[in-house]
Amino acid sequence: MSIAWEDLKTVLAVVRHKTLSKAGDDLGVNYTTVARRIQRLEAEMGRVLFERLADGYHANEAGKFVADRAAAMERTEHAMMRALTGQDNTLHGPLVITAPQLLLAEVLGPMLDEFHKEYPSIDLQIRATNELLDLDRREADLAIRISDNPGDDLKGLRLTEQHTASFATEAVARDIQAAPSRIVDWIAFVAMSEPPKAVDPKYPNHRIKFHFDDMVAIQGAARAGLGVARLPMFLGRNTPGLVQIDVLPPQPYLPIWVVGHKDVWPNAKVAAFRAILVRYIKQTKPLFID
Amino acid sequence: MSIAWEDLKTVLAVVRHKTLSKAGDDLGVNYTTVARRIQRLEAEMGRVLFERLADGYHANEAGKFVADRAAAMERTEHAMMRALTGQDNTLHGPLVITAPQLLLAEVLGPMLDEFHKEYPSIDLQIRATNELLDLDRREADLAIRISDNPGDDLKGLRLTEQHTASFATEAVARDIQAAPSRIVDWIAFVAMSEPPKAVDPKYPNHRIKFHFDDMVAIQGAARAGLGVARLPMFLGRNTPGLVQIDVLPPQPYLPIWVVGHKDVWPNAKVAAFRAILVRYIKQTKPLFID
DNA sequence: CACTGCACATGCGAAAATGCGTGTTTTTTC
DNA sequence: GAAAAAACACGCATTTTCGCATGTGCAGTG
Repeated sequence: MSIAWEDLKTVLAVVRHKTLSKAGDDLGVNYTTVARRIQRLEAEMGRVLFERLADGYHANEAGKFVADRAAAMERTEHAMMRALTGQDNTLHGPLVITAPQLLLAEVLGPMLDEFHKEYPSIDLQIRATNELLDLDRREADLAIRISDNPGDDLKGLRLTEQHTASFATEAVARDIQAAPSRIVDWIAFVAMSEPPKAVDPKYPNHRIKFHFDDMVAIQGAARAGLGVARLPMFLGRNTPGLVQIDVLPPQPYLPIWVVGHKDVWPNAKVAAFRAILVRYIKQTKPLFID
Repeated sequence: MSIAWEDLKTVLAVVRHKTLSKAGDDLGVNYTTVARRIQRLEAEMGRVLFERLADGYHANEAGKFVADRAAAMERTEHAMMRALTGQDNTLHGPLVITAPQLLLAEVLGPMLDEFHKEYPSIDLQIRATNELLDLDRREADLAIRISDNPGDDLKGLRLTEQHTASFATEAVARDIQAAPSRIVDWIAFVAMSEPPKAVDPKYPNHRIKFHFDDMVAIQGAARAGLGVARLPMFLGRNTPGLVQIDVLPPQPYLPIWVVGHKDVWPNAKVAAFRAILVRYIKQTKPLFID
């Protein structure tokens, strides 16, 4: 008579991921389990929800409808969990934060240490990724982001402004400065399709030698002497073997924010982390701006 | 990390029913299972939801909040199931209807037979009860009710007006008519606190001899010659051993409706049942009104 | 045209969830 | 005030669910 809610969740996962296997990964169960749950639900409803095709399960109209309503239920679940998290005023247990890999690697280490000293019974889980985790879905409680604005249901604090500049090995820098009219080779992020416009006019000739999709790789390439890289201040100055070069004068870049969902924002652990983070960034401000 | 939706359903059941055992009955599982699910969810959330007391599980603030959100999820589920039911245009499978016991017993038998002849592969489930089943929660697809109006999200058709009148055994009727000024003994429904006001003035003296909370019992008492009963026309006229008596002239009474949830209303099986029901009641109208 | 990768179905053994019995405590009833 | 009823905790046996291994079909690739 009544249906198992796990099965609704399962339909949602299959519709999202298109295949049983990926849905199973998402749900943390074997894909056979996913198949069985779908089967069971279809029997329970007396109605087929998916077409079984070679490339996966395709939801029909009814399947899409069920998934849509399951998504509504999931939103309710997430809102509930966020509200409970927000009310939590204990200073122990898990706290999940996320930040860009490089910011964590180059800057935040001491701050994390400080946090752990002050709150040793908070189990801090750090998700170092450049992907934007979904704070609505509680993939993290707090995110440190390099971006313009926090977003819809999010609250945020602007931690600091940020500059970028050009960096290279000492040898490369010397060569360039010795012959300013020679072509300057750039190591660029994929988003950068041509050399920066704000370059110092005394270096008139530029070309992009490599495009990378990963900032760590750019950092590595610069250290290997492959050319000049435009890097955030905190990264270039902190990288041993690189020196700042005046090809590109310091440029304003996206500021650094700490953002969280408004529901989760009041949480005591979140507030504690925020306080230490803000204090720490204030101290280290020279790292970020020229 | 993520929580099991079955556990949310379980919290809702415990909050509704107050005890593990009753919640278990509702969910169709043993109460120990309920206890374990609650335990698991509390561990998962890192937060206590219930106070364990001798007289049951009492939800704290968090527990009530979780139950409230689970109720929201349940409403989504029910709306989904209703919508799917409404879209179903097949003429086989289950169809659940409900009607007052006596209406089924005294009037609807032939109609049900007719329906089964016409649609033999519809599995008609009949819930004969005087309680108002919750059509929002799909306790029935269609309800035949004796009442004024269908209700909020419900659609309905008025099948017929209805009259009540007074009935008694032939012997009782004879005695009363032989001596109109003697006290007339009534067998009354609990809701009727005093004899009807509309009685024929030629019978000036009345008293209520018994109060019953059940119409079948009233019918029985009248047949046993205990006094005069006010009964719906269809009931009094159909009861062997009872005759109509002019103590109370036929009175307008609540009409008979067939109602269903607006989402479920378009369902083919529901429509088929409705059509036969309307036709049948039209034919048998003289049964209901004077 | 064989080869590799991906997706799914099926069957069997393992793991997890569930049910049942026993014992304890509290409340209700006579 | 004792007996009965209701509610829950705990431990063991069973049922159900689940994961893994194997086999088939299809699409893309060299």
